Amino acid sequence: MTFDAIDQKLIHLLQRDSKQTNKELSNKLNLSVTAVYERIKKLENQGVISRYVALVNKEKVDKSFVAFCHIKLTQHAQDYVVKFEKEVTNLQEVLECYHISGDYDYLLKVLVKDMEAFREFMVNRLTKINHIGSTHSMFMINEVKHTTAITV
Amino acid sequence: MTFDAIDQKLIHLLQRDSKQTNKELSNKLNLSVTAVYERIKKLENQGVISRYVALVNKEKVDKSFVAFCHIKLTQHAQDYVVKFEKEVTNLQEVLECYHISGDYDYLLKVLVKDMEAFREFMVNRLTKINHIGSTHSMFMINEVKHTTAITV
DNA sequence: GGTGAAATCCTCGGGGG
DNA sequence: CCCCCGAGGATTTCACC
Repeated sequence: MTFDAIDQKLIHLLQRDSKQTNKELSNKLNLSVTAVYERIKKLENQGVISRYVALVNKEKVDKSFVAFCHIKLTQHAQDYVVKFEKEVTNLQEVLECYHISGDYDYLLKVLVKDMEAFREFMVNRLTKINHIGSTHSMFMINEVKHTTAITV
Repeated sequence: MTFDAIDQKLIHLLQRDSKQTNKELSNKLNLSVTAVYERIKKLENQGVISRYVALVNKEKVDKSFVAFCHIKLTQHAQDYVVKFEKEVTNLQEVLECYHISGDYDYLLKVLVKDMEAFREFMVNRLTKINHIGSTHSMFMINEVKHTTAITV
């Protein structure tokens, strides 16, 4: 899959603001509205653009506490791993979960209201999942950068 | 700031698919198109919905390697910190950067093509920044969960 | 890749509970 | 305050060049 300079710029623009009209995009790209339309449809059909979403300001919905949890499983049999991953996926507080290399098996990004809510999450939700060996949590002090945009 | 059941469902829907028409949303919410329109505008004006973006499939743009880098600074004087944060923000490979508690100062999420590109990034880009003491990298083996949607 | 037109949608004034 | 209707103007979408 290959992208010319126009596609790259189009992807760049849509990753920053997907609400622009094709007309606005056509001006920025020096193309006709239809050409923009067809390029976007192509990117969507190719799966390059997977979806369009609204981003919510977490502070405005009273979710200001971010924690990163390292997790090590006690056992690594296939069915334990599958079960753990399924249950973690079902936790709404867990925004991201990665199987990673290193001393721990998983890295989770957890979003809750405050420290008290995090304590509650750890005690009543996360550690209710079986086969969790050890955990190690770090708290976010400040979000320096957070983008969903990939440079192509 | 408070959200009724309709707002919550609306936020939920827009975080999953922001390309739905107000008509589609009005059906799902049992409201008129205008009511949906006004609720969305209110959420935008309040800053609850901060923006609309297109999400790109990283594999499709040949960026399949994700690494998490812990970084410790050698010094923590205000101007060193500010400078580090500024330079890290300017690195396109760094999608996320958090100032965190614990043994390290920062946690970075880095996206590149492959291990070789990551090595290149570490040697020629990241460690070119001054005042970096130690780093510790973990590689993503599998992305179990990754959502931009917050439950309100 | 462009043009033009139909279908659809966004947007807002006006009005009701 | 929140909702609905209706209409004008903008936008998306597609057949055709």
